[in-house]
Amino acid sequence: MDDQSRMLQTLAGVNLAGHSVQGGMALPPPPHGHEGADGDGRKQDIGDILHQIMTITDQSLDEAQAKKHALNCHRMKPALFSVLCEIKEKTVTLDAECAPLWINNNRHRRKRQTPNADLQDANFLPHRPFPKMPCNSYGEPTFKQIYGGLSIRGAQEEDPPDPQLMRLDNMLLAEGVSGPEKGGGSAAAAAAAAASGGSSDNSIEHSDYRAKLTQIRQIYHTELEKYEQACNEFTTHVMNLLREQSRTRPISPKEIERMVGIIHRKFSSIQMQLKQSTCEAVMILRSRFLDARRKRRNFSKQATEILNEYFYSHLSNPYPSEEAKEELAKKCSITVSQVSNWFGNKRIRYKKNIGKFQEEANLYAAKTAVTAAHAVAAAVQNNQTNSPTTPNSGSSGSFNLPNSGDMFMNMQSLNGDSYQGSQVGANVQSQVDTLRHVINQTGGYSDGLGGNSLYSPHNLNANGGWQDATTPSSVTSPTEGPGSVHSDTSN
DNA sequence: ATAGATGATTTCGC
DNA sequence: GCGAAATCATCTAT
Repeated sequence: MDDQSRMLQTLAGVNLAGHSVQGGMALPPPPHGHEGADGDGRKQDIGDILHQIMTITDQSLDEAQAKKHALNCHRMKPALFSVLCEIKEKTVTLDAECAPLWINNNRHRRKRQTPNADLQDANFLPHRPFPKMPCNSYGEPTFKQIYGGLSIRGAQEEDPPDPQLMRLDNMLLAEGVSGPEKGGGSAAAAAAAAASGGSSDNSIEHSDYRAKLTQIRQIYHTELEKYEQACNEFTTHVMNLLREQSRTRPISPKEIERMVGIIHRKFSSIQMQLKQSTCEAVMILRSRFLDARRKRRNFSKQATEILNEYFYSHLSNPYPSEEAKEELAKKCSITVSQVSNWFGNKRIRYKKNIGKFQEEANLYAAKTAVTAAHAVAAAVQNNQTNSPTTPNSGSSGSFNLPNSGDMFMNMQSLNGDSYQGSQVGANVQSQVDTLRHVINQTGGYSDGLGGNSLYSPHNLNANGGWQDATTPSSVTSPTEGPGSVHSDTSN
């Protein structure tokens, strides 16, 4: 027998004056049953009412509603109600060990309480065991018990702002999903456009991106609105149920407030899921439209040449300084970070397979050597006719004077392989020799990129890393000038 | 269609 | 914060 029955049983065992009737053990007989010979009509009346209450949960909704209405209108109802309240007051003193059974019974009963069935059946709220029988000032823990599954987590204290929720909110705001409409676009899209160079060929895709983002935004707001509406409706529904229940049992305003709080929290968690999904959608959209990797374009041939020229002419220390990077970026019409990426990739790939890059190295060495030779020729001429200390400023428009020593190294002993001097190599070497001569004469050299490099041999150490470029190779740089200076000293 | 090239990103150590 | 290394994703030549 469930607790309601038990309670009513207790009620049945107590007359209005509070005296025990029938030892409080059994329900009075059904109305059609046998009334005692004393035939107390009032007693029969009470028994009748109690029986109706007892059986009400076993009846269909319509039947029960009709009977409930009849009971509510019954003349004995106020008196019985006050007795019920009295008994409930007394249940405050129930010892703790009664609680589990009582709670369980309550939860069992809840399933049979049709008006509240939706709360349970919707599986809407998480189930959580109660550590102890909770009782309010009315001594009636029914709320938690009736809605046994209702979590009361955080009911007492205000929840601190959820950091995850804050992150989601911030992101949605940053992406222009949750904030005010920004003309269909988002700051993020604009930023991404700017980052990718803002080239015109991106504009179509960006408008596409904006369109999709607007779609997401619309869906998000529609769903949010739906949730809010559902929350309000549900709250109203529950309030109505409580109001109805308050006619048969005492319900404190605090309880109602708590109930509303629980509902709102639950809807908030659903909203959080919506926000999470929206964020995921935006991330996917971003990666699809704005991820630089997806929009990769090879650098122009000219840009690659410029970068390669620098790389092979600084093979001993291919780490351009910040200034050099900026200059390179400018010349190649790419960003500084792209220059950094390029050098990073180049270094690692070169190191991994030097043999493969041999040919390329030779090619650029030759190319640069020719340029250098011209520069040297001009320098020599300058040297003869003008001030001997004036460094050559170069005239090729590329790098003023490449570090030809690297080229020399490249020809001679790349990766320890003896390079069987091609015609190009021989030419380069002679040019380098000339260069060295000039450099020694002029007492220094500064390339236009701030990469001040005297002859500095490239040294891939045993670990595959570039050794300190300022350390000259004893084998390959017999004429190394003193005071070799690198702008790349950060490395 | 495929393999290799290449620019970008991520992870890790310093 | 920078660079090495690994990896991803795309481009390009075949």
